[in-house]
Amino acid sequence: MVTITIKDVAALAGVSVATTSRVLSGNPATSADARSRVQAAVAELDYRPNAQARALRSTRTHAIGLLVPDVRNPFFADLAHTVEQAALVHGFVTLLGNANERKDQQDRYLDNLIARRVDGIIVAPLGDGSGSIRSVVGREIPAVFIDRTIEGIDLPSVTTDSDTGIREAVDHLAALGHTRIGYIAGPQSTSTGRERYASFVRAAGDRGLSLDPALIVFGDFQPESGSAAVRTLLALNEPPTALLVADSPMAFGAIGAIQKLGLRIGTDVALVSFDDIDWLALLDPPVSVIAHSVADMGRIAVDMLRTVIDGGTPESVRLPSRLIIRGSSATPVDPSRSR
Amino acid sequence: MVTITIKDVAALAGVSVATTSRVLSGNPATSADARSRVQAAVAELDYRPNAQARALRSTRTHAIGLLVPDVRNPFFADLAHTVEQAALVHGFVTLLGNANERKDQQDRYLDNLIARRVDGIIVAPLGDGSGSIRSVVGREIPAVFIDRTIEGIDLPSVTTDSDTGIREAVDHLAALGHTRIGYIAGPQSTSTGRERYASFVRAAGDRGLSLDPALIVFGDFQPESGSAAVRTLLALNEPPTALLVADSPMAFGAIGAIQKLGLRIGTDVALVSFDDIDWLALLDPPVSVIAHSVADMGRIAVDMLRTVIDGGTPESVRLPSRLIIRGSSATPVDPSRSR
DNA sequence: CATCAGCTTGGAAACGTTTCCACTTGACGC
DNA sequence: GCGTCAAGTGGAAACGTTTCCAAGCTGATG
Repeated sequence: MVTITIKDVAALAGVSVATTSRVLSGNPATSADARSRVQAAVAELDYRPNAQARALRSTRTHAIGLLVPDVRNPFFADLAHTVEQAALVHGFVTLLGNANERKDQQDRYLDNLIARRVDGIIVAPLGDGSGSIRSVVGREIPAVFIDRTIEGIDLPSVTTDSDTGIREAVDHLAALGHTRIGYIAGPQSTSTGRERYASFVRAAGDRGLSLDPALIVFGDFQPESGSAAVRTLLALNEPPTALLVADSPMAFGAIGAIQKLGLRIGTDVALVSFDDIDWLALLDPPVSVIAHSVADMGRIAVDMLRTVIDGGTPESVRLPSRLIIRGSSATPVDPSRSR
Repeated sequence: MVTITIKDVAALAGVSVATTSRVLSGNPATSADARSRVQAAVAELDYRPNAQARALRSTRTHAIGLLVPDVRNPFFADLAHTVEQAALVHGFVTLLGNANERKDQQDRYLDNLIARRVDGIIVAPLGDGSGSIRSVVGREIPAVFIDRTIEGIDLPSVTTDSDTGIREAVDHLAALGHTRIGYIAGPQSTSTGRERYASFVRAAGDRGLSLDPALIVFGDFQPESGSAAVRTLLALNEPPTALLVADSPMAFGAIGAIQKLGLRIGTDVALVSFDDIDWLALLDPPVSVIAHSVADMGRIAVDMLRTVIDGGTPESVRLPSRLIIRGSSATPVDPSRSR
């Protein structure tokens, strides 16, 4: 592995290392002559500055870390994409880490991002405020929360207000005659899991719908838990006539399980899912969803992080969510089946 | 941003910087006493070694770069996940880059990975052998191709043999009575786009099916091009009775377009897609796919890269593909409609 | 003609590690 | 009791940059 350093470039260009460095980093105190000779040498040697050495000296890496709980969840894949594109515009490269919905892996990546001295971190966290997230705060490393937060950790955040969307969904289902709505909740170890759960309970209570605890099943945001929840819920003596699912991977599992039971969403059981994932609209019938804007979320997170990096303290942002009605929740409850 | 260095740790532990370094990097030439005192100091100060400085000196970063063309394509999201998990097992952290199917962004990320001096690079490349990929090879940076390759760039690779799966699909469709199969091809600037196209032409020719050039439309592996292709193909005077699609995002677009035309896959037009993406099985009817193993591909790529890093020269691997028949291609051609 | 400002330049220190080398210490075999 | 050896240690060089500082040069100014 051949190594070309700034010294080689300087020698070939016939100038000092200092001048070469100035040319490379765009320092204006350079002559046109020096600039052109250095650039020629760089091209000839295919020289690439060593980012480690550069960062070591200048304490700036031009990199940000993005830590998501699960890249395979299309919501987070989208988020990764928008964050990355937004960061690129501002000259930051994104190091994407995948916590795999596991606290130990999250800590491992956080440690790594700290060790790499990234300029800032955007994290959709899981777990409580223990572990490496505490080190991030302790070192005053610029960081923002995205999508999720951690109670007791005071960082700026951009999140979704689940209340509006979930209330719309509950009202909509109630208007169709549903009185027993099953709720497939996310893990209560995540802020989104807790919030959406609270929103649902509040909305259902306000509407006077059944709050039978058997109607609420807790999953882990992964497909298999969605399937299991459906099997549990539809086996009840008084099964729900509608389902609300807290994220799209669980909705995926839920829909698969419903099909396997020989039932049809929309007609046999209404279904609404959180997250407007594109393929949900392709199903037959298309699935009603509670949508929130991934694009805004990514862009805002990057802007907020840049503010923190520059020494500011941005306000946290809460984005709205709203119901999109499709075929999976368009049919009024069949009175012969209700009760 | 408080900075704690190894000197602080050494001072607190009452040993030299050299000894501290040895303890931290697990060098056996240390006394139990030194080890425990250093560890106590590390814990007390919440010290994290500076990865830049460490890498600068030791020329090992324990990081690998993974460059995919599009994280939002579930196939690559899965791939990212498996590569990352496999790398983690061997102590490597993965820096994930997203080329966004654009050569300039691919080059930008490659430059960045080179500059960061990652220990190795796994890349699903696009474009020809120009640009930064040449620098990677020129510097003899350990690298392997995954999924795709570039002609003229001699790197070990793990790819899918599209021939078997596509031949099975064509045979299967022909057996159902289809004589005019439409093919929605990937971009010819990618090796997978070219290969799958060639496999299709060969298989269709061998089976004596129509090779009408109008039946082949070239897309760009993105959903919109799949929709556009469907609109073109189904507007032909003699439209195809079956469609074969070269990747799942285009299949997504294609299916949406078919629905919008008021047609049903399976009955009105048969459809088979490359890539076994989970939600394709949830559609009604479920979509037949040509599957290949993402898990194997990721694991093998990491193993191959490790071999290269250790100075070896692994053999390239070609994984098989195979047809999975589902409802979207289960109905024989209606003789009243054919011709 | 001396002085000065402004531009450009090079030497050298610094960033935080790892690792080479030399040194001390105590145990061991003879 | 002496030489030999292994284990543990610390000082200092090195990794490849950036940046501070001092200094050289040019042309203009008084």
